[in-house]
Amino acid sequence: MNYITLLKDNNLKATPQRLSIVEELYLHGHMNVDQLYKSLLIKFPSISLATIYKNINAMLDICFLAEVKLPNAKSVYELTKEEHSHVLCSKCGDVIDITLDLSKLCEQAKEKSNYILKDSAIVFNGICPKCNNS
Amino acid sequence: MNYITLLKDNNLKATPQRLSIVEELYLHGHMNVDQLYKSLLIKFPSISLATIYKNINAMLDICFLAEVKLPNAKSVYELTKEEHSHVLCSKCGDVIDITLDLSKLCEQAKEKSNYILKDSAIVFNGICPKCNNS
DNA sequence: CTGACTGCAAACGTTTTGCACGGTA
DNA sequence: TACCGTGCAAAACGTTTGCAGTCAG
Repeated sequence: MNYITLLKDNNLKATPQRLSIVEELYLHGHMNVDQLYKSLLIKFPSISLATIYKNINAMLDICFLAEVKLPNAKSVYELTKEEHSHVLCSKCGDVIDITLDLSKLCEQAKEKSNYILKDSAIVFNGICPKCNNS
Repeated sequence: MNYITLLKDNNLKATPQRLSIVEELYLHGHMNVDQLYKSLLIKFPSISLATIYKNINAMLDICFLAEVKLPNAKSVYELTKEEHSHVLCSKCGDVIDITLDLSKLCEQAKEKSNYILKDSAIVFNGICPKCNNS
């Protein structure tokens, strides 16, 4: 796995617990603290919540992970990738990534705000196809 | 003030403390819990944080207020108004409203996600003109 | 072998709750 | 007058910290 080198370059050791967090996020895309904790408990019955928090924070610090703040829901974490937006299902809580063309939007925002814009956080709220069919 | 009727219609009494919260938000636009607490302490030296929380939650419940979750900052609250987006200054923490044309963006999001979209939360991050000049 | 990581327990900051009193309608 | 709201104190909750033992490099 390439991730190991990336971690080591940032003085983070590739412990089984840490790698499992990365793996879970790789498999599930977005997870909150509790979901991560419960998943890791299966492999590591004596893992502590503190370990989860320390690892998340360490990997946030080196921008290996990113936090996604959601309306009416706990923050979820994801592996850092190219810039993208999120869509949250307000029924089942599922979160997906979408890539949007933001050029026009940023232009508008720059004009109307007079701020020097760095980045944006965009979350859409709705109902996913699964929930809509049941 | 028109707000009083709006509150009463939702079985919320127009107490001085509650009205002060509304007034502060009206004047300042966006405030977090601590800022509200410190502001109200001037008028009500014995006000409790619990009162602030209870009032915010009561007014959130009736959608009289809205919460804005910000990256790397505490949530702020605002009086509910037409849909709009936010721009946060990562230096001074100031938050402003901007109205954007989201039609194109929503179309894209609908296509790419297959979700039934309800609304969106958009926060830009940058440096405000004031901070940029100093 | 050394420094970083884990897991536990305690500490911490934030938010919520229960209750008696006071104020709005 | 009836009920909602306030303020206080305590409780609950999520997150962080300190420490001793353990493990990765």
